[in-house]
Amino acid sequence: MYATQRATIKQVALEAGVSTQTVSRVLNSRPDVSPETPLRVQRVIERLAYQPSAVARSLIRKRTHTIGVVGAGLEYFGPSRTLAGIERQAADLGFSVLLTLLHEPETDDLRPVLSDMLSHQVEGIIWAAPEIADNRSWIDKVEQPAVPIVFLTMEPRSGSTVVSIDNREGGRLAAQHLLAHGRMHIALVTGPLTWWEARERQLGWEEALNGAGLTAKPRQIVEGNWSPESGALAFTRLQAQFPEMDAVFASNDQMAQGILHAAWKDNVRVPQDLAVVGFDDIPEASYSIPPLTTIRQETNELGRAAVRALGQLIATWHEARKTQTDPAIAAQSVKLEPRLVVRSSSL
Amino acid sequence: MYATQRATIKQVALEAGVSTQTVSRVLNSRPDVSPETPLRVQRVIERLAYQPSAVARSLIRKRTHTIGVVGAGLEYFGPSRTLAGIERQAADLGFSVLLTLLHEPETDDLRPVLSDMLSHQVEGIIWAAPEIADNRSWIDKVEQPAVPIVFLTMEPRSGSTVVSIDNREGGRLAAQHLLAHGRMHIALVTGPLTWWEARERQLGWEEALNGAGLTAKPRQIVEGNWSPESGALAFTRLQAQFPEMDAVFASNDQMAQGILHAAWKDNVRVPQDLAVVGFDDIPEASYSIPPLTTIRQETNELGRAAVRALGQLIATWHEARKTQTDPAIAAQSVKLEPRLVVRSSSL
DNA sequence: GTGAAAGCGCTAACAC
DNA sequence: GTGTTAGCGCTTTCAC
Repeated sequence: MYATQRATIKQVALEAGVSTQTVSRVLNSRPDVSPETPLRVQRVIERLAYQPSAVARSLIRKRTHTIGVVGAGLEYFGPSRTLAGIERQAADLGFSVLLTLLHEPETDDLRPVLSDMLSHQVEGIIWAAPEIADNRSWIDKVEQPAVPIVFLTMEPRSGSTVVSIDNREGGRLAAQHLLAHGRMHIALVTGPLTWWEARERQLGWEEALNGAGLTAKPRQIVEGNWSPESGALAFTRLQAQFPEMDAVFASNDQMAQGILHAAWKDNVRVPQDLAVVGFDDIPEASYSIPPLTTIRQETNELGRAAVRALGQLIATWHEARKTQTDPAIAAQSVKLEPRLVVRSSSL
Repeated sequence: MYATQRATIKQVALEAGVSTQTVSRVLNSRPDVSPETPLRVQRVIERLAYQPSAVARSLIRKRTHTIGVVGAGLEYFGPSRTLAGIERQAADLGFSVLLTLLHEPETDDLRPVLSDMLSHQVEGIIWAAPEIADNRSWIDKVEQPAVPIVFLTMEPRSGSTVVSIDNREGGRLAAQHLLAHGRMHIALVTGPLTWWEARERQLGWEEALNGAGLTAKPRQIVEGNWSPESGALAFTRLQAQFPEMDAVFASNDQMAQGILHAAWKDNVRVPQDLAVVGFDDIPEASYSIPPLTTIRQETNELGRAAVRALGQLIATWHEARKTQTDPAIAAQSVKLEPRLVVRSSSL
């Protein structure tokens, strides 16, 4: 049922009546082969269904053309899109992707993840798991990372390349929009505050309130966990502890959906009684009831940008190795701007 | 900034004053080393931050402990969850995952994808891209796959291992539920009919109708593309061409959401005027307005089951290689059962 | 234009 | 217990 043995370059050489050398030249389409040789060799290659081994090749060339990707939260729309963007840009740049997912980002031990990638000789790493609690701090401690790492959606720090969207600006946009439409009592449903992104969005929201001469009181904030369910719960709690509420900014669209749902059940009219703004712009957002105003982030592009940055780092890195110079790589961080998308849930 | 050169086993041996052999023994915790040797070697290993190269190891052991995963549609909830399940089970079984995504499943050339994976010496492949048009047929044609392949969510065929959920049963469940609640004019919004899954769900729906003595007329069927938008459009078309409609089964939850939205805009009451059933049970389904009755599929488990099956195939495969016997591998297909989840959109 | 020899980093099979 | 030799599949000198 299955091919029992893979053909090697030796067998091809043997059957084609040339040296392995020549086969190698043909494989790499080197110029210095006589015109007929390639044809003969190619025929044998096809007959044997020969595939050069990337493993053997990497060993000698010291390049695997593979990047490691550490992801998490594939149950959410954003991270999934980001991964798709990563994979795509990687493919465009000729890199394969070795994927590892953190299933319990809060507690998973990160050391084995990293060393596993390194043992596979990845040329660089995209760290696309959310920054939770201080699960990153130890990475910062790791002396001399053996390969370039690009962090996604994390707090920029000197010395590391971070690609993220401007979450704080996103929070600001949401709150400013609500303020501009006359809402004075704007609640906030945050994501888990162990997440850096959630904290940033909160800060943006606060800044906007302060900018309008308002102060954010604790009772107008409820912490959710990104799920629609937590949004619904948050709504109920807010009604009790912040009854004057006339608007709410949810840190993601799924929680916003939970809020819309809970409001509907309570006969609270959106947007008349309550304006709602989300974050992400998931495909369902335009088809919620009513359509959801939200902060759109280009998660796909986020992934692509990260891989582009990593590609650069890897290139510099290899050049340095060639010229024996120290890879003085400038860590530059990229920040993408989110965008307000106005729909009827806030008007 | 970065470590300039990776340490090799040779350097470790040199600095520890032993042979590379002994280092190798320590690395693999072989029994035949004197008690003190490991300690000395370990110290050097740590000092040099030495990491054995999985590449060199694979070359000689002829095992990469890597599986290839071909995925697609990460913008949808199901495929993302499936991928998460795959990765997790793979990790549990000690396999790394080499990921490739099909971004245009309809047109992408599959050959390079496959040969790229093979050149990386993956030990098996999970084909988790939806069966579209006949993009699979050529795989069937590939003479002697070099490694075991497990297909996800595809039409079972003799000779290949397929893991899928029973889509037809899902369609049946949806329609039977609606019939049981007295709906007589049940419309269908399918997914793209180039997808096998979409066709199966349609067949189940038809079977249920026939079972109730009804016949499915073309005008009660509209083809969507999985997006909420297409669901909304389908609703409009159905109102025109199938005005007696009192229920609709949408082939996924996102389209169902689009239908709910369009109905709401048209003042069509759900469920009084129109019962709606979706497929998937995405997290938002319980928080749509009204909460959505749907067919739940365990996509995460689907991925895990696929990897378990692949793990078996790989094991058999290696045993056969050892004993020089022909790997007479029984291709067994697995089918998971979907489940009806009743919420208020259909009551 | 082509082949022979050497070696990438590691381990399997033998010696000692 | 430990070292030596050989070789995984390929590419890179460097002869010819």
